[in-house]
Amino acid sequence: MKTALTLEALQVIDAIERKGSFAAAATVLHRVPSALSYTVQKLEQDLGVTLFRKEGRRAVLTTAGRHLVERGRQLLQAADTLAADTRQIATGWEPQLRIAIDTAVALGDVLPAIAALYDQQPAIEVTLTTEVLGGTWEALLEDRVDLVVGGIEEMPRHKGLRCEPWQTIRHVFVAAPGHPVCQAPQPLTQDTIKAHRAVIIRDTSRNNAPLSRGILNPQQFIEVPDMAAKVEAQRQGLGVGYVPLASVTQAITSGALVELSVEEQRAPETTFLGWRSTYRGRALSFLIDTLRLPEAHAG
Amino acid sequence: MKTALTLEALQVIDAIERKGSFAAAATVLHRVPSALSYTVQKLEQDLGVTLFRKEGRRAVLTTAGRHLVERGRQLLQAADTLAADTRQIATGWEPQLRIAIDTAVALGDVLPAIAALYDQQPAIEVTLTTEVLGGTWEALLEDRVDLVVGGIEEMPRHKGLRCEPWQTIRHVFVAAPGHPVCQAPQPLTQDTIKAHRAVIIRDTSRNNAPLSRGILNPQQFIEVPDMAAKVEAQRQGLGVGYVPLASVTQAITSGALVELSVEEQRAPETTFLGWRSTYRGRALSFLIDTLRLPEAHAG
DNA sequence: CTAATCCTTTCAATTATTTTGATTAATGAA
DNA sequence: TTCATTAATCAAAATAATTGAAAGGATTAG
Repeated sequence: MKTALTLEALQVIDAIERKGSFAAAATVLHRVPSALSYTVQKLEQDLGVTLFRKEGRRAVLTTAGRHLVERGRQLLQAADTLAADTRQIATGWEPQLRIAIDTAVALGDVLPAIAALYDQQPAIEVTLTTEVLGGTWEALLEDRVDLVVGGIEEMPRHKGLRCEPWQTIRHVFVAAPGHPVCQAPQPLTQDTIKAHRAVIIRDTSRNNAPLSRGILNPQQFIEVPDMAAKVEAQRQGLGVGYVPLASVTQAITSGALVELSVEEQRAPETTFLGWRSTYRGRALSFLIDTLRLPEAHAG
Repeated sequence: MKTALTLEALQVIDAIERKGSFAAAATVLHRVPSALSYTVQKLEQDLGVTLFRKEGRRAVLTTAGRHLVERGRQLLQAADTLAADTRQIATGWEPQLRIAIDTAVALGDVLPAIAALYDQQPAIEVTLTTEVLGGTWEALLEDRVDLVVGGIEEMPRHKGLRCEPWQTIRHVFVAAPGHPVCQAPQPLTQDTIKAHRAVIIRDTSRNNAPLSRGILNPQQFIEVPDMAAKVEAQRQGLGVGYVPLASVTQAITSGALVELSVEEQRAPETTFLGWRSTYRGRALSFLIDTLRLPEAHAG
């Protein structure tokens, strides 16, 4: 499988197409027309395809030639990007960083760190995704992301992965003010809670066994895709459940939701940062360091 | 913007990575180790990046080098594909063909032609999409497809596009057997029809003014995405409307839908084939010829 | 510990490829 | 017709790639 193509030949036919003639292309490429003629003939021979036919005194692309030029430009573009990315990696800064944020994390706790990263390295491409429960770790295991922010529970043991505690999240039990559970005597017992429909977040992970999250089974429930949907569902009285305090402080002060005390207080939950230990670029290191420091580690 | 990369250098580092050493790679490449050493050093110099560092007596990729190899393989793959596609185009057969089929067309009328094409040219990649009303022509105009099958109404005049009549479709007015419209005296008048909710297909085209399709405005309607959904909606009694006879013959014989006669019979509709006249490859020509001939031009 | 083996690199000589510049032939414009 | 412009051709010159021998480390076997 030898590749007849060369990037240099693609550049040549690209220039010819853009400038409209061998002569003009030779000028911009700082070469002499016969050199281009040579390159094109060699390419045509290697490929076994006629790329230009003479029409009057100028050469014009054949259908195959046009296809080669158009796709070839994408190839050249990709080659340039690859070269640039490689150079950037050599400086220690990765060209892009993929981050999975657990839906329980307040985005406002993460964005300042990313802003600081942009200050350091404006060219870096950051991709954020939000995941639920096991979804963050799964994304890391499958190498779909480089960093997990706010992963719940200790990460699955796996060599090549590292994690460390990050924030502590306090969960509160809330319901809409008109919801029948508000009539029950507080602190609520487990039995009282189980008598009402729960709003739970559907685990985005598919392969790993879903983490059953504080919901005892016989309870009725409605599944929603993320934390914002859960809060909204509870506001509308569709169900009840625990949510991170930070995600509902406004709703509580405005009266849209009320916090209810419960008998068995749910323990504050530790969330984690996780990444691959095999290679840590400067952007990843910077982001981890930034996330470690300034947070008040909101309870 | 000169590209320091060459595909040949990418092949060299790929072979080194796969075989684990310069010496082994040299063997498979039918060259001498020092030649590879030379190529790699030139690449490192052009790129300004160290790709290999010596570890013991063998050379091992740096982080940047690993990135270059991994992405480089995709580039090599793309280059090979491009070369192969170019060669295939030179034979007159395009490497792939994109076809938009109007949702009113019975797929069974089109698939035999595609099967025949596969017989001729097994390597060709065929992509089918179904579109609604203006959607087929829009896809052709925007160069998202190479062939429109069953486009409704004359194609928008546009230079570089060609179309010709294909099938004639007879539409019948149907409703679920329990639907109130079945109690009305036949043939149905326009006023009777307008008194019931219509099921209409949402136009997939965005830019062009949507074709208003036989629905006089004050009528209630429900919009559905395609013909299959329309038939299903009418089966379930959600509404009434005209559908191509071919799409409901089974439903009528089984009694799931009943055909109702109407006062102003809807004229049989001509559907069209459309393509770009600028370049017609052999696969496209073959398919057009095949579609032209064998159909009974179902009414 | 020593010798043998494997590996990569270096270097000068050789070989292959690419570029050049002059020339030709063909085309279209004045 | 004449002039300017274009691409193709060709031999010579310039450049680049390949080779093989030799050197220098680093494991491995004995």
